[in-house]
Amino acid sequence: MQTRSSTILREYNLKDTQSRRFVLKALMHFQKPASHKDIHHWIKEQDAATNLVTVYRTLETFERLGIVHRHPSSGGFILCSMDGEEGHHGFLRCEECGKVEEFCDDTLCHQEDRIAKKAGFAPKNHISETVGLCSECH
Amino acid sequence: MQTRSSTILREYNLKDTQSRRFVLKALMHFQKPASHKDIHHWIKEQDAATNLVTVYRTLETFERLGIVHRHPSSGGFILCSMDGEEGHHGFLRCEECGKVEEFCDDTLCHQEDRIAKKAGFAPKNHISETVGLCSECH
DNA sequence: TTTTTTAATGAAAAAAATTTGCAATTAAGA
DNA sequence: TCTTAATTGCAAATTTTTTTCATTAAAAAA
Repeated sequence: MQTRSSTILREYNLKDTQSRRFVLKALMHFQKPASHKDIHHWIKEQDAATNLVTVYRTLETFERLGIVHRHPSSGGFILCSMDGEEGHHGFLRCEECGKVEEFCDDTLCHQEDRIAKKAGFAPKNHISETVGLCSECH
Repeated sequence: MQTRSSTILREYNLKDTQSRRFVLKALMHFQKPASHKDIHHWIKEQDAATNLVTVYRTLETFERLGIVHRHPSSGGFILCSMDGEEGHHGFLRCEECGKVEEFCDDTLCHQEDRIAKKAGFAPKNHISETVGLCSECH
């Protein structure tokens, strides 16, 4: 049987190792930006041993391939939920529980292009974050 | 005579010290996000001595007061060019020369609120960044 | 202007985060 | 199963950030 983690790894032509599966599981578990340390701790709690250095290297690889994103304001990692990695990345972050959702919105994208052009910029891609309270927290 | 740096410091009721003036000058000089180290180096080059620790402390103070912002993708500091610190912060970044301009756009702000609400979020404030090429670089 | 008070700074050291080198291990394909 | 190349762990080096405390400098009072 294939875990979701293995499927992702295969999809990106990465060796299907325990460490990588656990990093992915950690990211699925935290639904909010997680640091190297967060992820390392969580893996330990699952009674699996993975070196912190490996977590660093794994996240570096994942980031390079676009499997994870760094969340702009916290610097933490989140599992990328979008298909195309170019274009617009939007984040909604709950300041109460920390949860982060990703979204994609064309209108917003065009709006931002328009603003950029007005300022003489040739826009390529966008990142935006809205901070507030999620449905469960207000 | 009052330098621009002194004016800013007075405006925020901060002691007008050489270190703080130099940190502000450095930020005015770099028109792009600068790290603690960048700023410390630049000050040294001006033949002024300021401890790196002081740069850390100064930037911490400035950030808390909203005099500087951390640029979302690079983590560097830029001098805040907006009046109100709440609401929307938009950045335009040139991927060629690194220059960052800040902007504020109400339509974009509303747009982002709309998206947040659709997802059940109560929005508070926004940050957005558009990466591309500035007028001089394309 | 001089004195007093309080905040800011520098220097050294500690703590935390990140990177590197290399030997041992493990996954994937022959 | 065997071979190969990539991945991992471990130790140590580097780099970044924070802390402590004595000294200095700015602002306000006298």
